[in-house]
Amino acid sequence: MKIAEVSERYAISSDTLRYYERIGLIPQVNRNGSGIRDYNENDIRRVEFIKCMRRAGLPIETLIEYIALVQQGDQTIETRKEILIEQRALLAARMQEMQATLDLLDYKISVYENAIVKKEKDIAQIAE
Amino acid sequence: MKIAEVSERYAISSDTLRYYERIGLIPQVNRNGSGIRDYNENDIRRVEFIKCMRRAGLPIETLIEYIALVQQGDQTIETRKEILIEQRALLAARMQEMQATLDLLDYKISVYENAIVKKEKDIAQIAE
DNA sequence: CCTTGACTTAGAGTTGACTCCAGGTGATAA
DNA sequence: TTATCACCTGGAGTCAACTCTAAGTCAAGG
Repeated sequence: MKIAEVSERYAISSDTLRYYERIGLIPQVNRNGSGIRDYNENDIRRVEFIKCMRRAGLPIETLIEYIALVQQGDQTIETRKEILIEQRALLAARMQEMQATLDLLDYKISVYENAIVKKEKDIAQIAE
Repeated sequence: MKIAEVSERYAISSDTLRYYERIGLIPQVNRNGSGIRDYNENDIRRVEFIKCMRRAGLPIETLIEYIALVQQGDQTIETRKEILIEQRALLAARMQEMQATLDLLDYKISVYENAIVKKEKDIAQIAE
């Protein structure tokens, strides 16, 4: 699969895909005869993983570290697991904060709703 | 309340508080005789609100727009409500993505857990 | 044969959100 | 009275994460 197709399919720009490869987030993708990237299934899985993690806000630095451990093989499993556990905790914490914000937004929206209704009533009274 | 106390209480640096004021996220805080900021209750409420929104990732641009409408008074209520509704939707969407990531992390962690247990068993077998 | 268009590279530029710096003021403590 | 300290300002610097640019290669279509 060429870069344009991957880019389209996962809504990640070609520039970003090349950037991810350069910094070691995605393995060195194989090239065809004329030097053009040809993403295989493994590469695609990596792209999906990175996309998922980035969307949730995991920092690139951390992902680079994690991916480097993956390349090093089985003796890094314990460390990798710890990284994931830590990131999971950070993510859960961020989600809790966001939930609090969501609740506040809901409250504010309801206040505005009432304010608007009240205003309309006032207008109706004036009309009377 | 002076800037240092606000900074400490809400874990926002004084630099950031002054920055927020400069860009219009926080109202022009009153000064004492020698030009030093003295945050009143209203200012504090604004700080809390901004902190909550920023932690959830609402962009500063949007917040500036919203705050500007608040200053303009009641005739902007409808627009403000629409902004909040839109941001609420974006926030909920981001949280859903994060939930998906959280689920994937949980899955990966469990896979690592099993891998480690398996490895230990192998070691135990070698020991036998 | 020539052009078009998708790809390549190294490296520079942009964006959002701070964060820091130099130089200055005013109140307080030794 | 001199030093320390918290504050002030305008403007420059930083950081993460892209995003863009210039200059070049190659395959396919007219």
